[in-house]
Amino acid sequence: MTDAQEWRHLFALLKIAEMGAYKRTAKISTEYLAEKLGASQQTASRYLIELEHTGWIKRTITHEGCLIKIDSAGIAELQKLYSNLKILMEAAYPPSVTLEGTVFTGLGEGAYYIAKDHYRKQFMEKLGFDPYPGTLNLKLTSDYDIKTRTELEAYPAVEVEGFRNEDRTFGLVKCYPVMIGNKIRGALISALRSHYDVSVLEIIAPVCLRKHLSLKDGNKVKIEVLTLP
Amino acid sequence: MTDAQEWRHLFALLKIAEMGAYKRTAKISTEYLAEKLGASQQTASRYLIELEHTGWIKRTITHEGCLIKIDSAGIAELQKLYSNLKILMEAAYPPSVTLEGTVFTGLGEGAYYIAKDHYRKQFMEKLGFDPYPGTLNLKLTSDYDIKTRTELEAYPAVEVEGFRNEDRTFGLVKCYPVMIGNKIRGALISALRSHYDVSVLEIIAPVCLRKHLSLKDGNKVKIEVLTLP
DNA sequence: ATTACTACTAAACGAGTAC
DNA sequence: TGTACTCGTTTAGTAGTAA
Repeated sequence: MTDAQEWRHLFALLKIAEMGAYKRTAKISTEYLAEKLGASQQTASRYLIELEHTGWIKRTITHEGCLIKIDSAGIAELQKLYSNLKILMEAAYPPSVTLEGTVFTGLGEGAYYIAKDHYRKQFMEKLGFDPYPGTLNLKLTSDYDIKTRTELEAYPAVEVEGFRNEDRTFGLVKCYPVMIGNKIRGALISALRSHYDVSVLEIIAPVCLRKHLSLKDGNKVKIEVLTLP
Repeated sequence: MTDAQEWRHLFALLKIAEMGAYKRTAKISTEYLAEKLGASQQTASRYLIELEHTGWIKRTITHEGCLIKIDSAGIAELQKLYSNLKILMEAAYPPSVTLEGTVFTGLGEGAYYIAKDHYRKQFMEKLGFDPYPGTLNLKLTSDYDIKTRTELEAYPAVEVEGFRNEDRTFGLVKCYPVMIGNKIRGALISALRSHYDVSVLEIIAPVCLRKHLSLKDGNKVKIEVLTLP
């Protein structure tokens, strides 16, 4: 995690880069940098010393200013910042969405569907895990969570195809990869013709979530829905 | 100029954006933001208040956290940061390069060449100004300036074609748009078969630079070479 | 011209706590 | 649970100045 200390340095580094020290050497006096930074000459001088110390820049002091070049570590920092921003600006959807719901006991139908081989095979192929034969049911309570869940419907999802056997038709199931309680990877599943309403989440995972997270009816659980790349 | 104060806010804004408040509403508690920021809950709270005050975010406080959405002003800030970085990361050459040289009196040949109609027409077309019939000669002194000028040769330039008349051949001239003394736009010209060496710059501009900048031999002049888009 | 030290001032931070 | 206030502490910033 980038801490507060590093922010100022990253800012200074960016300004230095804009002054031409990115991938080449630039002559930058502390006075000039100070002006660009909106700070004093002394502060600019300190920044350069600190940046040199952290290894983000290489510096040669001459009688008429500093020759500065951003070092590979500094370039890496700027690229990290850039790629973080790029993901944000160019992604159609936010990188993840958090929902919170209350555990409740459903009708046990989930287990029935998940156990169907045709579905199960696809879960293994497309989600990468063999689901525990049961779903964790979560009831969304706040308007915020319900609104967010509704927005989720428009997101790209892993689609598990439906099928029919001798008895009936099984519909398409949309799956959204999730992190449950910041620990376990699973999926939010959403059958197009669900018996539940939009305020209910059904979660599957490779393990029994109730046991692994020691959950009982009424407990609150946070799930982080990961959007697809 | 983004000042130091704004910089912290910009980082907080970036973190908030990464938490999902970019182009949608996210539920972010001050505690959670504090963790991502590497700061205390109190500081995170203050940041949110300040960001709301500057109009970068919209905030609704609920009993279980804040609902936060980055406002158009905040989005604009992030986009500005992104485009600055994008220019840096994706440009083959730095946006500008500064050189410093000492004024000296040349042989007056510059005037002779510039006045040639074939060249002059092209200057007007390609550089957008009718050059004063004379060049300002600058002698580079430091190794840094000479090295930089050498690197410049590899940069894309405006090319002014050569020609021949009844008497002789006039060669190709490469022009680099420059700002002279932070005031006047002109061009650094570089004839492929120059009589001068790499430590000499010849500058043209729409006006007589010696007069406009009150320059005399021995004065130091800074020129900023602008790279082409 | 520069850089950068020391001594001081200003501001950001966070612990405690009210709500 | 949450947010956000006060206030003492810590940290960043600047002026003056030496080299």
